Amino acid sequence: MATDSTASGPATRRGASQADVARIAGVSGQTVSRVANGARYVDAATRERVLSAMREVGYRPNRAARALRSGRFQSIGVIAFELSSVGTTHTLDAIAAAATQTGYAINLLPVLDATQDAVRAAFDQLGEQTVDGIIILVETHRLDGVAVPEGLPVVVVDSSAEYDYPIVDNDQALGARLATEHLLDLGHETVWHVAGPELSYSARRRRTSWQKTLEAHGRTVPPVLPGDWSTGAGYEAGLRLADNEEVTAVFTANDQMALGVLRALHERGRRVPDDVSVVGFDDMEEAAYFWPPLTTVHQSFDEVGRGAVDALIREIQSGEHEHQEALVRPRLVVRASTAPPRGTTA
Amino acid sequence: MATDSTASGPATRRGASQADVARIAGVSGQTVSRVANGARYVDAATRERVLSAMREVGYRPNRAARALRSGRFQSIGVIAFELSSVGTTHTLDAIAAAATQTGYAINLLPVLDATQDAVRAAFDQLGEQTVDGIIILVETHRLDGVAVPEGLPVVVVDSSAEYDYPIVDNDQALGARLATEHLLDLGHETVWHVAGPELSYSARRRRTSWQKTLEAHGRTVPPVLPGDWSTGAGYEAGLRLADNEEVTAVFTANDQMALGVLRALHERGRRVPDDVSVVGFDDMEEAAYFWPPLTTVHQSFDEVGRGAVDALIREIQSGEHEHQEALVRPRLVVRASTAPPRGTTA
DNA sequence: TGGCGGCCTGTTAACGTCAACAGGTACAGT
DNA sequence: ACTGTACCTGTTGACGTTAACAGGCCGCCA
Repeated sequence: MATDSTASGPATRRGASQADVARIAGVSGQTVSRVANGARYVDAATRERVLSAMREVGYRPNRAARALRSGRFQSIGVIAFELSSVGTTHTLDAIAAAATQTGYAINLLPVLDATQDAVRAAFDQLGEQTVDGIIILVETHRLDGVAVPEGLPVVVVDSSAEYDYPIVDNDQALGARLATEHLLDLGHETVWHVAGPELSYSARRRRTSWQKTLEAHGRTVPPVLPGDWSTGAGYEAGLRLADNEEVTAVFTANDQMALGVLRALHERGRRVPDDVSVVGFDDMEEAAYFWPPLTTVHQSFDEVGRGAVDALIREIQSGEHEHQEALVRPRLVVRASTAPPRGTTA
Repeated sequence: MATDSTASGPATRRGASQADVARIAGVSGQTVSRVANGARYVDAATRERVLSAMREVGYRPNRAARALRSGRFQSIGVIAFELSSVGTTHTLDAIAAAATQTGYAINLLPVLDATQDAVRAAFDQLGEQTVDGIIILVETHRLDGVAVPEGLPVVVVDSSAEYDYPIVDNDQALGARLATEHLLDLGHETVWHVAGPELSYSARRRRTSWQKTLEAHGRTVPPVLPGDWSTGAGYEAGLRLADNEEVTAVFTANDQMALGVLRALHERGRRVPDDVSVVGFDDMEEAAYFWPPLTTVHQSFDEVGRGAVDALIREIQSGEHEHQEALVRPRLVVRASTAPPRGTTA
């Protein structure tokens, strides 16, 4: 920041301004503005003249000036942590696409570490003064206690019921139920579960839904194997499962951990799906090429991303604070990692 | 855009302005500006007064106004396509981190489809008027013919020599050489290659480097198996390799395709690494848990991201157009998917 | 002693846009 | 003929910031 400008003046090549267009079209700047913003009450001929002048000089409204004047930025902030996770990435992709199509820019606010200070800093630095609204792509437990600027529209992508913002997410509970019931339907006595991190709401939802499904079917609920989304954690859990002869069916809270489970089972000589069936969650691109191809729960991150943008823009434009939950239905993709337990005639 | 605003006026709650701070501190607005921008020649006592006034009212400079006045945005545009690919994601993550730490915001400009019109549209909509410089994360062949606004600093993350911009990237050629030589060192006669898409520069570099390495060692160069980065393509290639008894060593242009190759080899009953050795490229998180754990080339996307941001900011601040290539050295990570060919005493 | 350069601060005028207001004209309804 | 309403356009000023300039003070050197 300690730049004592050698570069002087508003040096940057500036494009044509409203005034330039106005001069060429022989109208006032205000009329150019009206055309640019599609206001009512502009004579068709005038509009044509203005448009052609715009084209002539390659006019594009100056976003900074517009923002300064109107307080609107046509920009959405996305707070994200760990871009590298499968879900976050795909959702961000969809958000970016949807926003762009609606004429909004995307401002990425990365949260460098998980501390709340970091989140606050992200806000402080760019938040309020730059965006019209915010999509929170961070698991919300990380945000506990962080004040989102009052009055700024916010949409959360995380199925936590504990926030007063609109929520868009995949229906974690439904997904977990589909996975669990699939295994039960195949004839397995019960289903073991490798869970996501304790603090993650989505992990929690998957776990409780798995548990409830088992209970609803009158099955015993085996102890949960803890995990943290990582392939390594899946591997650890897999080793423990492999050594337990009773285990015939496993539901893993995401695909990456499922990969670890598969590897552990291979290592221990337990065949999939002959000895053990495995179901994942996410349907990442590679899942179809795991060994064996993974039966998993497909989440439509696209829909979630688009939904989040839509909800946010609605709120920005209406100025009204909604609090609704939009859950996107996942679907089960059956591949080769699941089968009836041994000694069953399917 | 055809919003005829029911929402009226600069409604948005605005924070404290420079003028507010100035009033409290008993100085002129200009002095506040000087403090905010770390200019020289501010008396220590005055600076302290201003800073405390800033804290008192929670002042944060209005970025829009600053941009309007100075033509600088403190913001970097990142043009990206296919966020979901391993490399792009990690690099974007690193870019975002580096930019944030330097006080720059990140403007994501997603390219929805691969057409050049889409890229142009991304620019037109938000590009020039919003950012001080651009990092191109798209494989540049997609950009052929698209005019990047003259005078806007640009850094390309793609090892193509055909552009006149600074380039930061992993050293693809070195990586491919490491992979190939590793297999030769193990005693394999030659190495087969599953390539990335024809149009991708990085894929091309990996391929030619593989070829040159073989030639340098006086080995025959087997025909290239075409691929497109996807696990599916790797699987197809893997099936063909599996049927060829001569194949004992494969270098795959990325890990995802390597996964497909592994699966094909398993299916055909060819054991890895006993019958066939496989090396990947990327070192994605899951690679260590493939079956068997994948020997691969580790790329430091972190370093690339940080390097790109540094180079861009240098150019923004100096105003000078550099054209240098910064290559980050990858390293080989040896795991369990490679071994000496059968009938060798290693 | 005068002059010069380094330090510190304030005043002024824009940057490009749009909301608010202030006209207008044209036409329908009374 | 008068009023009201829909349509169309222009003028003014302000959003919050900083570049350019102007001016002051102080100490040092010739």
